[in-house]
Amino acid sequence: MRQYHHPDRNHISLTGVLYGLSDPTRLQIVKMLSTKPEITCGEFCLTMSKSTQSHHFKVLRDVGIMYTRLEGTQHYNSLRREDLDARFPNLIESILNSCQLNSCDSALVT
Amino acid sequence: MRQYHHPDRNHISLTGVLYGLSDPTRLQIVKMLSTKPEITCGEFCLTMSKSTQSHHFKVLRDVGIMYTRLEGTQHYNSLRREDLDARFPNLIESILNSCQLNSCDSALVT
DNA sequence: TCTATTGTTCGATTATATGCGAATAACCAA
DNA sequence: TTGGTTATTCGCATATAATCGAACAATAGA
Repeated sequence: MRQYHHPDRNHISLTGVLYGLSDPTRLQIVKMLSTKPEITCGEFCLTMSKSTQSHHFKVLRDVGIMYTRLEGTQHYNSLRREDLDARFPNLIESILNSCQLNSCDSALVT
Repeated sequence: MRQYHHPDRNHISLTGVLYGLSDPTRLQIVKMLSTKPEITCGEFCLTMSKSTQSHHFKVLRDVGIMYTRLEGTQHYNSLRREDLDARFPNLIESILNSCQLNSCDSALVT
């Protein structure tokens, strides 16, 4: 069984989270994650290669933004909303709001 | 007279701002900027070389976070709080709050 | 005009990041 | 056990970022 490293809540850093969200593709992923409890990797329908998508998923996991649960061949991803809100109150909310207001890049999905 | 490029409010991007703040040094600079109306480059008392400091100042100007006003040999820097708040409501506030809560890197200043 | 101060820009180096195709791993179903 | 699905990891190429010392520019003051 494959295992992922998800950092403990206390080890999520502000600069790490900001870095994670500073890439348009990753911001788009997080935006989608905020609309549903869980999304599998394939359901994001991103336009780039699979390996590049995996790279971005890994970054989001490593900085503590995303949690990935394994079930069969599918990987269910979720936003670590509670952990992020506990550590950085209102941060994710304000970013998602700004994202909505200014319409994020939609050329990244099919 | 030297001139800087400060992007128009409408051209400040969310990913650009997040990128600007994803570096510990730049986050520290912005944290300081939030405490005073203006700060000259030297007053930040950063531990790295002058050229590296200038690089970070340039990044902060380019992404629209910082405004630099020239007066004599001094450069007065300020946080573009109004522009940022207008474009991304509560974003800067929540970042600065998180920064306070989790004590940002203080090895960056003397 | 000479010199000190303030801060930037240049050129180079080193380190990170992004991106892809190919190979791999885990699982399921026939 | 064979093949299909889902997603990651590896190896590599290219692009971007961080850092420094040295040179430069603008100004202020003696």
